[in-house]
Amino acid sequence: MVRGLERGGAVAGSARVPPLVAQIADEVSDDIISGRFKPGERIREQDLADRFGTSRAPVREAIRLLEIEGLIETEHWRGARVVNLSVSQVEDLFEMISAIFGLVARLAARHGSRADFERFSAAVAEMQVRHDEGSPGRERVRASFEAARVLREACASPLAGEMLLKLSRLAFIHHRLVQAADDAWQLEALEHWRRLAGAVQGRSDDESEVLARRIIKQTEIFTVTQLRDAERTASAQPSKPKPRTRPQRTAAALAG
Amino acid sequence: MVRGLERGGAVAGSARVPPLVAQIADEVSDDIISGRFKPGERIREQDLADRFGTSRAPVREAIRLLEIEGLIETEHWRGARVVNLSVSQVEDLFEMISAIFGLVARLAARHGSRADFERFSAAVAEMQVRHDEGSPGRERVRASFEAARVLREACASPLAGEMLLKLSRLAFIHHRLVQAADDAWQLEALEHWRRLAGAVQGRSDDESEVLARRIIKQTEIFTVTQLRDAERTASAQPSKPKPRTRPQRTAAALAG
DNA sequence: GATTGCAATATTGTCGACAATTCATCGTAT
DNA sequence: ATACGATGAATTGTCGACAATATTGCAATC
Repeated sequence: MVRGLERGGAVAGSARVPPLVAQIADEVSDDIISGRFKPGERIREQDLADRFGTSRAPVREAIRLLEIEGLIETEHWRGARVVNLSVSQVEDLFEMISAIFGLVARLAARHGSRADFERFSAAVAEMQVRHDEGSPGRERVRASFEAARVLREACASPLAGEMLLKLSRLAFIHHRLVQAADDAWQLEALEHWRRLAGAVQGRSDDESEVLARRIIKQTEIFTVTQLRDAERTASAQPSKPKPRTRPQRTAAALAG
Repeated sequence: MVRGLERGGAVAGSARVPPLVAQIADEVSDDIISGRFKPGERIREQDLADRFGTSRAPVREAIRLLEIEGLIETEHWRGARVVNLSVSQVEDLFEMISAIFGLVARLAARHGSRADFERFSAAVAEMQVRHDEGSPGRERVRASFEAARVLREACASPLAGEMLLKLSRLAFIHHRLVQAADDAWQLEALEHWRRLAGAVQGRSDDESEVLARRIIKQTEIFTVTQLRDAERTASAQPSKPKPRTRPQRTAAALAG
């Protein structure tokens, strides 16, 4: 299971919520992030209520929480679905992530403590080890998440950190980086992270921002390429003549 | 009434919601933004249910929506409150707004159409007229909101636009810019906006970002100064010996 | 007199049932 | 055969009542 890739309780920690609601939200959140619920997939209240042995009331609360997280979107009398971004929306999303991750790196370089720098270097070193060992993709992704987490904490901006995490999750569910990233790609990423660690440690904020944005850019190119490929193969061989998925949601509401 | 300062239906437009829930969310949203509900004030479900003549169910949904908007935060078995940021949290918030508004200005300079530029110049001109006429503060703020709205639309990034609007609302409820901004302050702001219009129209994206961030910085200084003053006078003459407001929420959850 | 434990109250959390609405299907008319 | 409208099934929205929990006030104790 990929459970725990990004701290089991993604929701429970943010605002104290009733145990039932927290459990439902956490498990469904894991289902979405780990890909068991796919983008665009419909989520029925009664199904979740049956699965957790509760009434629909706490399920509805949990769905609202996941909407806050940005993982789900609901529509009037049409129910909830896992967010499903178009390619241009994903590009928009990455532009945003780039700006915020750049800010986080800049702030970390400016405000980070010696201990923060050491933890960050250790996290990057861990990424290197995972790569050299040939660890499974899941482990390597977990290591990179840990590095990002350290950076978020070092930047001393809870708001920027939370937003970055939220948007990163949103981007994460739209690619299969875990399975599909080849060795050359990962070596390039490692090089970026190493240089970022150096820049942050040297307190050069401009350089940190540039390097951070470069990491995001690399991931964006990977993701968009993958999405375009998937789109092409999907349209070339339409398995279902009647497309169950509707036209493409406007989803300007995903800003939450 | 300040109602309509920022487009009556702040919530209803984002995602289609049931009419009852939309009405409740919109009205409460107006109450918060216009200051009838003050930061930190508690919001009881039954009160709202009585006020709108419904049961508590739609009220709960509305509260979740407002939590998505970031105007309200709830705690386990403790209910909902209007967000109440500390000074350092407000500073954090402005850092974020600065980054995003800078991005929006940059994107607007890059992607804006001729028509966008004209609407933006017109909006800035309207600000000037409002100032020269000595219009009430409400009208002048409305004009500046309009200018910001045009810029958000011109940047062609729905995500950045939505986030900026959300964070701006959050900042707005923490100052009394409408009443307290003096003439010198407004002249300086006007100058910034004018120069920003020129930069955007000239498609100089770097300059646009710098000028946009300068506008935010000016507002940040105003807001923080005002908050610090209020804090000092409040602690100097504590009207209530038993402070009803609790220690200061952690509110890392306001990232939503 | 201050503090701690307990009880009463207020408020939110959860439940099951019913109403409102949408979507899919089927029948009918053109 | 196709287009249009009614009908029924599936799903979400709303309701009122009850359960669980936090807060408040009081009393007993140190």
